[in-house]
Formats: sequence, C-alpha cells, structure tokens
Amino acid sequence: MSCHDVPRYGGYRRSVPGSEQVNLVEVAKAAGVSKTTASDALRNSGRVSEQTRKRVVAVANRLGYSPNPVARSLRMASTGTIGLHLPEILTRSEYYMSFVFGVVDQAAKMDYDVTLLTAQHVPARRLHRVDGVVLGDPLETDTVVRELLGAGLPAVTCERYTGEVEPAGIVLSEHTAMFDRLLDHLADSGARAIAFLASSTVTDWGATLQGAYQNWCERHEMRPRVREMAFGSPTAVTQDNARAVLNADPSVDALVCAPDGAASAVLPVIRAAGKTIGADLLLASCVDSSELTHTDPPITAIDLRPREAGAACAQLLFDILAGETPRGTVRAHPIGLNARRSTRG
Amino acid sequence: MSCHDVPRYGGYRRSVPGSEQVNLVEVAKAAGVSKTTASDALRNSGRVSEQTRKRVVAVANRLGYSPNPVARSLRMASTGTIGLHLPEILTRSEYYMSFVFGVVDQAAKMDYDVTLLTAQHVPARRLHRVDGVVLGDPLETDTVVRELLGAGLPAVTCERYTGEVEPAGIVLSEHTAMFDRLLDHLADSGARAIAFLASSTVTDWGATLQGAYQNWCERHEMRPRVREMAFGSPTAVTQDNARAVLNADPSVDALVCAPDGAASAVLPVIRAAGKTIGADLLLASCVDSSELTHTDPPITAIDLRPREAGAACAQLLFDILAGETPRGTVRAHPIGLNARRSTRG
DNA sequence: GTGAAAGCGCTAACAA
DNA sequence: TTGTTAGCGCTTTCAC
Repeated sequence: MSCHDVPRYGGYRRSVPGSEQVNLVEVAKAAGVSKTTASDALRNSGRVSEQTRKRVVAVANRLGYSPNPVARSLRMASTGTIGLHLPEILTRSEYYMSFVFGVVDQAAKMDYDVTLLTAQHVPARRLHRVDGVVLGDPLETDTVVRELLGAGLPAVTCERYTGEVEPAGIVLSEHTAMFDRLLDHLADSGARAIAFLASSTVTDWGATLQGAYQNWCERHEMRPRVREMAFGSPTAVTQDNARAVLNADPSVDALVCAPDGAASAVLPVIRAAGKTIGADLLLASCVDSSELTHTDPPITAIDLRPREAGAACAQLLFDILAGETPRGTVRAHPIGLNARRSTRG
Repeated sequence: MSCHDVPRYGGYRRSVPGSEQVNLVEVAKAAGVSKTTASDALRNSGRVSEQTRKRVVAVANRLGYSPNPVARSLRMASTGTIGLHLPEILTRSEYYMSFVFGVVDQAAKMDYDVTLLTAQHVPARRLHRVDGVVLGDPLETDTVVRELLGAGLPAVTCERYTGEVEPAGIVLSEHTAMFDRLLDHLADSGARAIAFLASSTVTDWGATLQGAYQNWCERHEMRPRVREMAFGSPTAVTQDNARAVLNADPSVDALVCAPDGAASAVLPVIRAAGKTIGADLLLASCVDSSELTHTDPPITAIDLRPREAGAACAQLLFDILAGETPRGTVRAHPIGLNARRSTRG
C-alpha cells in the first residue's frame, strides 16, 4: 500500500470563520419537515407537494444552503469527476491546451468536473476522486499512466497505448491517411526529396508517422531522410537537427516537421541556409497551431482538431461508464490538412 | 436553489463488472482486526504494532484494497481538491497553459488535486468538490467568478478583481513597473512615437497597462497613440487595428502589443507597410511566448512568468486555507523583460 | 404526501 | 496496543 498521512486543510466551505455551512438537517428543521422531505423538495424528486417544496426551497435560500457534494458522492457512489492526464513534457503546447478544453467542455455538458492528474509525487501516490480517466498520448514509460490503468480505473486513451493493460476505450486519429495526403500534396507541388524531422517513437503518434513516412517513401521509390528528435527538445536542438538534415543532403527540397513548434523554430535555419520557403524548400508541420498562420510564409500543417479529439475521448469515457458502449471500443477521430503558402510556391 | 437532478454513472471503481472494490471492513475482517486498526495500520498512524501493521498491509495488498477518497473527504471535511477558473476566451494561449501547470504543480506538492472550472452550464450549476479556488484574471462580468466568490469559497485571484466580493487573497504582478521599463527601453533605442495596441480594460491587467502607458506618455511628453482591442479578437481584427495605427500616424516608430499573440500576428502587416522591424519600427509584446523567439527578428516581450504566477496563487490559497496567512493578503509576483532584436536595431 | 431509519466508507473520540 | 461507537451529510428503502 502506498497510503500515507495526508495533511489537509480546512473543510468544505468551513474556512470562513463564523459562517458554518448549513446542512440539510438544519434546513429541514427550519422548514419543519424531515430530512427526507427537504432532500426531495430540493432535488425536485416529484415526491413532495408543490406547497411544501416551495416552502423548503425558500428556507434553503434564506439560510444559504448548498448541498455537500462530497456527501452526495459518497452516497451515490459516483464522484461526478473524471481525471485527465497528459504527458508531462508536452503540456506547453496549444494542441494540448485545446485538447484539455475539449475534454472539459464535453464533461461540463454531462455535468462532470475534470481533474488534472500530473506526474508529481508518484512514489507516495494519493488517490484521485474520479470515476474514470482520459489519457492523452499515453507513454508506455509513464508511471502515472501505468498506475491509473493498473488500478482498474476506466480509461480512454487518445491514440494507442503500447503497455500491458488495455484501456477501456481508444480514440484514434487518422494519422497515416492524413500524413500520406500531406506527402502526396508535397509531391504534387514538385518535391522530389522530402526529409522528415520525426518525433520520438515513444508516442503512438510519433511511431505511426515514422511508419507512414517509410511506407510512403517505399511506395514512391523515394529515399527516406529521417532525423528523429527526443520529446520536448529545446529550440536549439531542433535547429541543429534541421541544419544537419539540410547539410547532409543538399538535394532536399521539402521538409516535414513532426514535433509541435518545430516548423516555426526551423525557419531561421532555413533562412540562414539561403533557401526560400515555398520555392527552394517546401515546409510543413504535423501539428497545426495559430503561430503557423502568422509566419512568413504561412506554413502548411495537419489539423489534429485537438478540441474535438478531447471531446471525443470524454464522450467515449461517459458512454463506457454508462454501460452504453462496451469496453474495448475504438473510435476514429477525423483530422484535416491546412495547405498554406509554404508548400504552394 | 439551483439544485437539480444529476444523472450519474457507475460508482467509484465499480465499473469493472465482477471486481467490486474491497473496502476497509473487508480488509479488517480478512486480517482479523477491527476497522480502526486496519485504518490506522494502513495510514501509519503509529498506533498499531509493527507486526499487525505489516500483516494488515499484506492483506490489503493481496485483496487489492485502495481507500475510497470520497469517504475520506467526507469524514475529514476536506476535499483535497482546489478549483481553477480562467477567462473563457483566453484559454488557448501558452500563458494560461503555463499558469495552469504552475497551479497543478504546486497543488501536487501539497498533495492536492486541481479541478478545471468552466463557464459551462451556468444556469443549472453543479457544486464543485473543492476546498478553494484560484481565479486567473477574473473578469467582473464573469458569472462563474461571481458565483464562486458569492458562495463564500476561499479564492485567490491572479490580478485584481473589480467586482463586489473581495477574494481571500491576491497575487499581483508588477505590470506597471515592467511596462515602464519596456517603454524606457524603447525610448533608449530611439523611439519617439510609441503606439500601443491595447487590451480591453475588462481585465485588471489590460486596465493597468493602459494606465501605465498614459502615465508614461505624460511624464515623457509623448502623445499617446492607443488602439484598444476586444478580448479574444481574431487575427484579422488584430491586423486591421495594427494597420489603422500605422496609417493614422506615419511617424510611429515603435509599436507595443498587449494581447497575447498580437505581436506575431502583426508581422505581416508591418512587412506589407514596407517597414523594417528593429530599424524603422520597433516592436514589442506585453506577453512573452515561445513563438516570439522564432520570428524574424525575435520580438522583445515582457516575461509574465506564468508558471510561477500559478504556483504563487496556489501557495497563497493553501496558506490561507491553513490559516497561516490572513484573508486579504496581497502578494507581489515579480515579472521580467526579454529584450530581443525587434527593439535593438 | 411524508417520516424514520439504514447506510455509503471512512476517521476520531472514548474505552478497555 | 486494540476494539467499540459515533458520526461526516447525504439518498434511499420501507413503512405509515
């Protein structure tokens, strides 16, 4: 067991001195009814007469009553909350921010809260008050992911999880199809030597893209030119890699960047090499973001529709929790391609 | 009252059919001890003998026991969770993403969870299971903010809240000082006509910057050239405003952009106007982000240290919850200035 | 249409 | 060192 002492502060709405939170019994007493009736009146259970309902509600309002959600949770055996976990390093990006809000939006529609689960304090873990979890791009090496899945919590992953335990549901983006379309688009624009600044295969996404690239190159008899980057590589490293790719083979006439933010980080390198983006060198990103529309020229990118992905994950989780959808369900998540001037000469 | 029926799914770790979650009594029974002893053993309360403790722990492990955090919360009158609310429109930015993770990190250090509170379903609001809330840049018009504060929840705001209810604590960034330093820096670099693409005064931050700008201009006998933008304005609007500023007064030789993302969005406009950034026109942003380091040239920006700001808010909230810090405490949050080529010729 | 009582799973006060 | 009892505040039988 990894239970440990949990120093905890003031209670639920108890921190305002002298303003103790009123509870159901006090309302019931003040309204001259029983606990049960008060509860039913306030929840509109349709059991009490309209007259008493109104009276109870009025009293509750006067006393400033608000039900204790923790007690309700305990009784109903449901927390009304789902957890959300993201790979630690990547969390800065616009992609994940949108993903998060997709999850939160969808959860709010179902009247659920969302709790952010981090990689902190892994050894002495606390338990989270959640009915299930959404795992964005789960890494096999992520101990938090392993523990959450190991604990038997219903989990929905965005993209595949390569570890032992199967999640209860999976939302899969159509990366291979869209990456093929991107490479076709580059070839159509005249590219004959497409290099790929790849992302590490620790994520399913990174691995899928590398596979798609290799396959496409084989089918099109193009020599693959890959350079893989570790997760969360700083700008300088990204730029070094881009330089290396361009120097290694001067015939390269198109560069596709997988890591989020890499495409724009690479711009100074390309400029320094004296190349003109969109002419000498086509440039594309595997992750779209608003900054790619501001660059000169704007950069073509795959639109991962992160907000919709997050919403889809949450929805699948709710469907599974409700028993409406069987465990092991996999849902496809459509993505898109935003072609911009960086690939259209 | 805004209580309403809450359809809720499966229970806490109850969703795996046939794998009912074991509870404390079952562990106690299996170990041949009382509920209390089992509880004490698992929590290392120092009440039980080492021998029985080990036995209980072994049994708990064998049965796959894990304590129900909801029950614990109810008993301890503390949720172990804080809420986090951000203005809805702004939530896409790198700034808020970092802020969020600052809060989450700090909370994790105190063994707390963080729940994201959105503006959704305001009419029929549910209650959130939180001991307190952090409000990032609270808008006076935000009904969620008003409700949270009105409910008497201990709240810490990042920047001032101009509404009725006082938050329990405030973390204040030193915007005026740093904005003055930025304008001084521009003047030092030769700027004589500094225009300001301002952010709406609905946030304390936006209002503070506008005030600082006016004051600085007065002190330096410079004619103020302000253009205020609504919150969350799309790129096109930002660009229209930038064009208007530049056209209105061709003598403008420096432009400061307040809204996050505006500085880079404005680049194409400046290019189209035939100006050279860093030479004809100095450009600076009031919010730093990684994309500003990739632009050509890199853009000078105020570093708001969002991660540290988030952590400071969470910490202040915990201090107040613990009663270590009085309500009404205001803490300063130091920020910085990243001077880059866009303002150094 | 309403009330009394049971109990969700846990911790804390009081005994032994 | 351990067990017994009494709740935390709520929803839900079951009885009237």
